[in-house]
This record gives sequence, structure tokens and C-alpha cells, in this order.
Amino acid sequence: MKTRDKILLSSLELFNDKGERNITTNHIAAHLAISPGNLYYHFRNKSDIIYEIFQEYEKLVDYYLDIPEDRPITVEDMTFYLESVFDGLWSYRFFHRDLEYLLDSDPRLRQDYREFTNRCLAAINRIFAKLADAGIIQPQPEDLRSAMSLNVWLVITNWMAFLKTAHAAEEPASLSLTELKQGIYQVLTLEVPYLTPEYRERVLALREKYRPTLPEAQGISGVEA
Amino acid sequence: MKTRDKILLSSLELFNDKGERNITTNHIAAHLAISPGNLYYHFRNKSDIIYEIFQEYEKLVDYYLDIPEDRPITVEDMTFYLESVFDGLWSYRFFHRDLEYLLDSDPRLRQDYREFTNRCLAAINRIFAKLADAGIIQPQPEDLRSAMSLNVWLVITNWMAFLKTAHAAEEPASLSLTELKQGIYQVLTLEVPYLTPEYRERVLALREKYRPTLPEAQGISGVEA
DNA sequence: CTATTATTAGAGTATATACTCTAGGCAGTC
DNA sequence: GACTGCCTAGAGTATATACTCTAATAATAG
Repeated sequence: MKTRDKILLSSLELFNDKGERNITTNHIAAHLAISPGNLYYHFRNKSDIIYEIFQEYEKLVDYYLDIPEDRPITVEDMTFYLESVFDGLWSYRFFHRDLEYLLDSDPRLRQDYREFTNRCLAAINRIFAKLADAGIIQPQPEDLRSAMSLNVWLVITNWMAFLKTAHAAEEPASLSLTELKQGIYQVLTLEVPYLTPEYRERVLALREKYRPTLPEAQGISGVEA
Repeated sequence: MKTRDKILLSSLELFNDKGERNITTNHIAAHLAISPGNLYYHFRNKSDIIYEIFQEYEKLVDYYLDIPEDRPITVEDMTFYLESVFDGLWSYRFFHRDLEYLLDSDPRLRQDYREFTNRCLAAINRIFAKLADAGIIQPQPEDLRSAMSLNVWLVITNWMAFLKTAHAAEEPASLSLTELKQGIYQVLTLEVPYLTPEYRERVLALREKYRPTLPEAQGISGVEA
């Protein structure tokens, strides 16, 4: 594998693990056992590394959220979208953690992320429209649908932060993909009141599969030790 | 005003303005025209400053979210809770921005924040229960109510980040309390399907007051220049 | 083989950051 | 006036961080 790609891969791994703020270019070089000079031969600065990683992320999510125009949408499609989005979130989880700082330090990234957000929101909106067309959820006025889509986005992008911060004090770092996917439970919660009688049971059953097991993840926990 | 209090006040102001990550203890001292030594006479380190600011925040929100036990809840109460929470969020807005890093660097803060989250979620849950008692929303099983409460929390705590990141590329820093309060629109969106016929129009009218005016804030915007 | 280009090492640097240390001022009190 | 306790200045420091520079080593083309 090319050094350049190794740098991207290691950076992503370290960022995800320790947070972008805690990882310096020197750390990345040391982790790869290459010199800082070598790293800077391949990338002009840290921002460039982050920007390229973001572009991968963007590409991945765009690929996942390609909504078919020629056929109606199914519950399986919806499951796929949800699973995929949370997979993407997991693979690039460092990104949302320091999002504001990252966007403040790189105008390109700010611009791109903004457009990315809009594409995602549009995709969610289209999914809702097609779910209504398919008779899975009740149709809603455009207004409400937009606001609902935005709520879905807010829940998805904030779920990881919630898990990390509401998590047990003992192990600050631990977090699994399984736990992350309990976010799907939260997203489906948003759909519950709109489900049509025909599909209600089916989607509720799907939702059950993602039900959090830990009291913390459910949010309303009692007093812990 | 005592130097100690001035330090807390200036720190909050600077953190809110530029982000905790971009503000050093030296910046704070310089902003107050005092020496670094002076600052460190009053606080052992930066974490202690942040921790005390958090405690103020906590106290404020706890005060706002004191749900009366002796009487039913009204739409006015609900409005007050929403307005207050967003006011608090605004006054201490730096906090959620670097939340994960802050919690990772201070175990006390991690523990306290965790309990704070649980208290907030419990309060939201109680509000929903009392809204149902008052006939404003339809009663829901405990399960669903918990999940809804968590979604409310996710929307509230992520709304600011959304605004900041989805905002126009031209002015990265600008953000107003008015815009922030459009988050109330999003929260009320979550309630819409559960509203009882008696209160539906009233709450929808309330919601309208917070409707975002900018296309960005509504999420589904077209292509911009 | 040679010339050129791509890659790498590794020492080094300017700046920043959180924090320390010493000396001293100032207000009140005996 | 001297003592005491609180507060303040400001120079200083150890460490970190992002990044540079030079020289050397591979790889490749002719």
C-alpha cells in the first residue's frame, strides 16, 4: 500500500480512536514509523488529511443514499439506508466529534459539509415521500415532512455524542457498533406515529430489534453506583 | 466585582465566542488585563474554570426544569420550559461544542454531566407525562415516551451544532438567539402527531411562531450561490 | 550506466500553551 | 510602625505542535 494511503488510513484510525484534537501529525508519523518529513511530503498540512478523509466519507454516504427513482421503496430499503448511514457514521466517527472546529479551520470543508448536509436532508425527505407513496407511512404536508427529516438528521448525527457522553463514567472510550445502531431505534421512534395500519406491526418489530439493552442507552435510568 | 468572578465571566464570554479550544488561559488573562499568575492564583487550571462554569449551567437548567408536582401542566408551562432551555443553551453554548473533549479531560465533569443528562431526560419525560394528564397530548406507553424524550433531548442539544455547521459559508461565527430558538419549532414538530384535537390548533399556532425564516434553517434548501 | 524524479529520514524551528515562581503591594489590625 | 493575609505582576519554563529543510536513498526512464 502506498504511503499516502497508509497515512490516510492511520489518521482515520487514530482520529476515531482518540479524537482529532488529541492526534498530531507527529503521532500519525510515529504510528506509521515514518518521519514527519515524509508525512509532509504527501500532505501539505493536517487539514488536507482531514479534508481527504471527509471526501471519502461523503462519497460513501452519497453512494448509500442513492434513492431509486424508478421503483417504490420497501421496508428493506429503509432498513438498508439506516444500517448504512450508521455504518458510515461509525467508520468516520471522529468527524462529527470536532465538527465545528474542523469547519472553522477549513473553508473548503465548511462549504462541502454544508452541501453534504443539504444532500442528506434532501435524501431523507425523498425517503419519507417514497415511504408515503408505498403506503408505509401516512402522507404528510411538505412542511411537516421537511421538519421531520431535519429531526431525523439531528437524531442521527447526535446519537453517537449522546452515547459517548451519557455512557458509564468508568470506561470513557468504549463504544461499539452495536450500541451505535441502537440509534436506529431512536430514528424509527420518530416514524411510529405515522405508520399505516398495514405496516405498523412490521416496522415496530423491526424497531424492536434495535431496542437498547442498557438502561443508559434508553436514557431514563435511575441512580447508578 | 471580584477578580475570581470576572475570570469566570470573561472565560464564558470568550469560550462562547471563539470556542474553548481556541481560548487559552493567557487569552483570558489578557482579556481581563490581569497577569497569568493572577489567574492561576484563583484557579488551579483551565479545567477548574470550565467545571465551575458547568456548575452554573447545571444549576440554571435544574432551576428551569423544576416541574410542579401539585398542579397540572399548561401550554404556557411548556413554552416556558422550551424557552428557558434554549436560553440556557445559548448562555453556555460553548459547552456542547467541545463536550466530548471536555468530558474526556475531567472525570468530575464526566460524572456530573452524566447525571445532569439523566435529570434532564427524566424532566422531559415527566413533562410529557403531565402533558398527557392535562389532555394536551395523547397518553403513550412508558416505552415510547422514554424514546420520545430522548429524541427531544437529541434535537435540543444538537440544534445549535446544526445551525452553526449548516450556516452560510460567508459568516461562520454569526448566530443569534432568535435562530437558536427555531429549535423550538423542531421540538414541537416531535409533538405534532400526538396532539389532542382540543389543543392541536393552539400548539400548532405556537409552533408557527418559531418557524425558521431562512431556507437553510429549514434544512431542505435548494442550491445556493 | 546515467540522469532524473519520487520518496524518505531526521534534525531542527518558530510559536503556542498551560502553568510556576518569586517578589512585592495593599488593607486591616494590634 | 510592623505584622498578617490576601491579592497581583510579570518574567520564566517545560512541553507540545505544526511544519521546514537538507541530504540521502530508491525507483524509473533513456
